[in-house]
Amino acid sequence: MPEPELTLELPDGSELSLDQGATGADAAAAIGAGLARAALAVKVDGELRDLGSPLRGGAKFEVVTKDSPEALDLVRHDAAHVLAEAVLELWPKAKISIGPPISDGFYYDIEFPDGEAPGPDDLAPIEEAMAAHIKADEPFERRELPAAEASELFRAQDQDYKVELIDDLVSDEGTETVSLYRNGEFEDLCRGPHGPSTGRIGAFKLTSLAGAYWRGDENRQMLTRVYGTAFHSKQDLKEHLRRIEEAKTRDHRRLGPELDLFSFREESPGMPFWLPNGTTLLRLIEGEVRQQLRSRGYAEIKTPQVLDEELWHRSGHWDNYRENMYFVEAAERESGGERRRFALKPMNCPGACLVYSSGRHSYRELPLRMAEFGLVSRYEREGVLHGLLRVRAFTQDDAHVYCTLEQVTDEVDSICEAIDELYARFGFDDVRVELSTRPEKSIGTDEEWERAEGSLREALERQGREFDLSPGEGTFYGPKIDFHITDALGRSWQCGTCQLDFQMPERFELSYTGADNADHRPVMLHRALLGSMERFAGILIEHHAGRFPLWLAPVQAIVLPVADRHNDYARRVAAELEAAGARSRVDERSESVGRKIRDAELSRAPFMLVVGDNEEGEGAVSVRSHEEGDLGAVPVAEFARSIAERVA
RNA sequence: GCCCGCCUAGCUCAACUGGCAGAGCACUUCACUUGUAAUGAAGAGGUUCCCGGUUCGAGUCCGGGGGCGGGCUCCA
Repeated sequence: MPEPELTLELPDGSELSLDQGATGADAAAAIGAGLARAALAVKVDGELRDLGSPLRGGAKFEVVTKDSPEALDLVRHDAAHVLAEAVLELWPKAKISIGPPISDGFYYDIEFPDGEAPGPDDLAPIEEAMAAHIKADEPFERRELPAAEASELFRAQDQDYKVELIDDLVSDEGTETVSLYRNGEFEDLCRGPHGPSTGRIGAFKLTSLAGAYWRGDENRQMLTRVYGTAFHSKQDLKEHLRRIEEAKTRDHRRLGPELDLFSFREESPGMPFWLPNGTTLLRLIEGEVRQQLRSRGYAEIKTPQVLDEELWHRSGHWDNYRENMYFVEAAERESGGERRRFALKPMNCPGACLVYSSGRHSYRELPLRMAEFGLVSRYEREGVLHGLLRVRAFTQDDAHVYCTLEQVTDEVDSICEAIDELYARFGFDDVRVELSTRPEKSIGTDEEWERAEGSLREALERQGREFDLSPGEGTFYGPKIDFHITDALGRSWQCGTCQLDFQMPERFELSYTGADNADHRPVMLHRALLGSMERFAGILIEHHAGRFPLWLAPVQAIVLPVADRHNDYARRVAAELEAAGARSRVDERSESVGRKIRDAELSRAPFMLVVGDNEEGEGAVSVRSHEEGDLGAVPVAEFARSIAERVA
């Protein structure tokens, strides 16, 4: 009688028969010795498992090697365990909490004894201890324990966070047994899976330290988070570190001052000062948005910066947004004897509603579209500010559309189209769309929210767009559609937004006269195409690494006189370029040509125009391109024309 | 707000354990008049982020404040 067998289905569709009780490692060995050596884990019916886990018949089976997409997370999770192992060796009294793999590395949150928290210099000794455990090639060994027993085990070691984790698993999920993984002397509570041994961690590095609240709750203990990253090979790690360096050289906070675009000052944290070059960039971006406004029937308005506090009570911002608002008071008492209190607008919508309600409206005017480049001020907690990407004052390319519920779908269509066109103009082609629904803190009835969410969803579905759903991420006054772009480094940024609002028209008692000569309530769409103009500028700076395409470059051409006697001619060239619509300036310093070229290159101007005796004699410029180097002499008029053509 | 680190000339950074605050770049002046990535010389430039303390003496040590940077669930 043959032994009973179990049969697995392999990725190529073939079948593999094994003895009962075979493990993942056995299966890998049966396929091939090389594969067995390369195996890190296995996938059974799509679920990642240890090599040592027993198999069941009929399952889809796959061996995970370092070429598998899941392998990196596995190795990083292994590295997190080794990190905890090393830390406990160096700080036996440390308490460990959780240590997951993350998108480009791993971390472990640890409570160090009072006064013993590591500084940046302490990372090297931890790395050394980790390297020793990796060299020792300690196998990962799994065992399962009843939850109560595991809880007792960790309690005996004073590992309070592990005890809390187990107790929560029992009470929240009814867990009865938990798994533990051991490597060397160290044993951690862990769901797994893990690779076969620590020696399979190809290359790792600890990258930084940070504070992190236990379970992300700011009322709880602050732990020390040790960040690291791990790869299969030293080359991969090196490449990763190189990419981080590359991102640093593109950092807009560094390029901004370097290219004279903007600067930050202590006198106004989180609020940028825009220099002439940066202001030019903002105007160019604004020009693109205005084109969308013109072609899509938007009128432009401008509303005040400072509005009576009462308005914000009416709008609901007082109850829902107060902690993010700035309040101001006049120096003098007004005639009533009171100092009137005002708020700096954190959003443009209440002002826009006042514009709407300052006249009567007919159904024939709808949809009524009003845009505003509105400067909004929002108090952001210190510590979250980040260059242009997280600020306390910024300009929204905002607009509000007043229409009927039936018109919403068409309006959303038009907004999506505008976003596609605008983003494409800036070179962003893949747009990710996200629909966010009712958050906990919100105003309005269930029925209104249902209708609002329904009509946005309908618009997206009608366009046949793919979108992600973010439950509970809507604004307090309505659901929204967000638009995300991906930059040259593969990072995703939320820019555009389209929000449906039944509340504001209600609160401001907005109305229009219908065909039936009765008053009706319009619905309101809030939308921004780029979101924050300044933030978008920051994204563009990093996307292009400061080397803007010709049409966006604040200075498109720098004219470089060879000697002082050519300055007059250089100025005439610049004037001719300006007349043709090109932005240029002249470097009139008494410096060598080499020097002027170097400085012009560093400023990343797309073109440098060298003018000396030869050029002046022929009415020409010698063109040097930032991208292509020396291009030779051309007549000034011809160069001016070619710039105009390339920008159009 | 909280954890860790940082703050010295406009910028980038020096100044051993507490002992006269420095360099390069930028700036100003002068000379050079330059042909595709840094011409030379001289000069000027400081409350060492702010307030307080320790000390004969503080950029340095201690306390408080400000600003900047990395972070603050991608859940065993």
